[in-house]
Amino acid sequence: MEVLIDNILKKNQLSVTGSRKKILELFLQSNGALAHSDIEKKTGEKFDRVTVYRTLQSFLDKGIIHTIPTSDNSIRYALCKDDCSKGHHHDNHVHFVCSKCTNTICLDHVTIPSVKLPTGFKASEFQMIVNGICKSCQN
Amino acid sequence: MEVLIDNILKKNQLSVTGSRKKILELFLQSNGALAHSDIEKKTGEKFDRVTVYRTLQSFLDKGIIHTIPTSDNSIRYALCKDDCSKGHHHDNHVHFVCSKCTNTICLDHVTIPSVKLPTGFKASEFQMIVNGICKSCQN
DNA sequence: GTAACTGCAAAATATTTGCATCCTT
DNA sequence: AAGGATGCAAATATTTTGCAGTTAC
Repeated sequence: MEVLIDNILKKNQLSVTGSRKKILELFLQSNGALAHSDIEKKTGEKFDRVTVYRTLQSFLDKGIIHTIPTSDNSIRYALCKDDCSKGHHHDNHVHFVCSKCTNTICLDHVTIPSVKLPTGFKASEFQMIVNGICKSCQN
Repeated sequence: MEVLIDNILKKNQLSVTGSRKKILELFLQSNGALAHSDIEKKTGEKFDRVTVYRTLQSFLDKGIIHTIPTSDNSIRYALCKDDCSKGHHHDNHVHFVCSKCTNTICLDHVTIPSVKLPTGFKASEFQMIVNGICKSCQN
C-alpha cells in the first residue's frame, strides 16, 4: 500500500509528503467519494485545513481525483480510475448517493448510458447520480 | 404573467410578496437553472441576500423549485414542472451545463435513460448532467 | 389584528491568499 | 541548495440566526 501511494504521487510529479500520503490513503481505503469535511474528520485534525484544500486542488490538477456533482453545497471527490490519468477524464460510471448513510459510492460496473442531445449541443462529459438506499443500509 | 406568478404562490400557501414575485419571475423567464449568485445579480441588488436565501428555501420546501447537482460549490435551482408539485419530484430530464456561458439548461425533451443497479441498491431518483457547449455558444 | 415576511446586524462557516519556515528532491 | 509544501494569520466569501419593524391576509 505504502509503495502504491508513493508511486501514484511520483507518477504525477508530486513530492511525497505526509499529508499527501495520508489523504491519498484515505481515498484508496474508502471506495466511495469524500467531501472536504470527511477528510478533515478522518485524518483526525492532523492537518491544517488549508493543507487539505491545497492537497485536493493539486490532486485535481494532476487528475488523481475528480469531483462528483452533488445537490448540497459540498463537493465530493473520488479517485480516478486508470484511464483517467491520461488527461481526459472519462469517469464513465454511475455514482450512487445513499440517503441514509450519505455515502457516495462509485458503481464502477454501471456505465452511463448515452443520450441523444438536441441539435446544437456538443457534449464533452456525462455524469449520472442515483439517489436511494445503498446495499449496506438496506434493512 | 403577473397572474400566473400570483397563482403559483397562492397554490402553495405562500403569501404574495415583492421578493417572491420577483424571484419567481426570474425563474419563469430563464428556462435554465439559477444559482444563488445569479439571482442576486439579476435582481439588481434589490433584496437582501438573506431574503434570497429564505425565499429559495421556501420555494424548495413547497416543491416549486428543485436543486440540480453541480461539480462546483454552487447549488443551482430550477423550476419544477407540473408533475413535481404532487410531492414526488420526478424531474425526469437531462440538465446541460455549458462550459462557455456556464448556464444550466433543462433539456426537457431528453429523458434520463434507466440503468440497472447492482443487487441491494434501491434507487429513488436519477439525475443526469451533461457538460459541453450549448447551442448559443456554438461558434 | 395576527401571522408571516423582510432587512439589518452579527454570528458561524467556509474558502482564499501571503508569507515565513520546513521538507523533499 | 532550490523549489515546492506546509502552517499560521488574516482577508474574503458564504450561509445561518435573532430580532425588530413591516406587510399580507
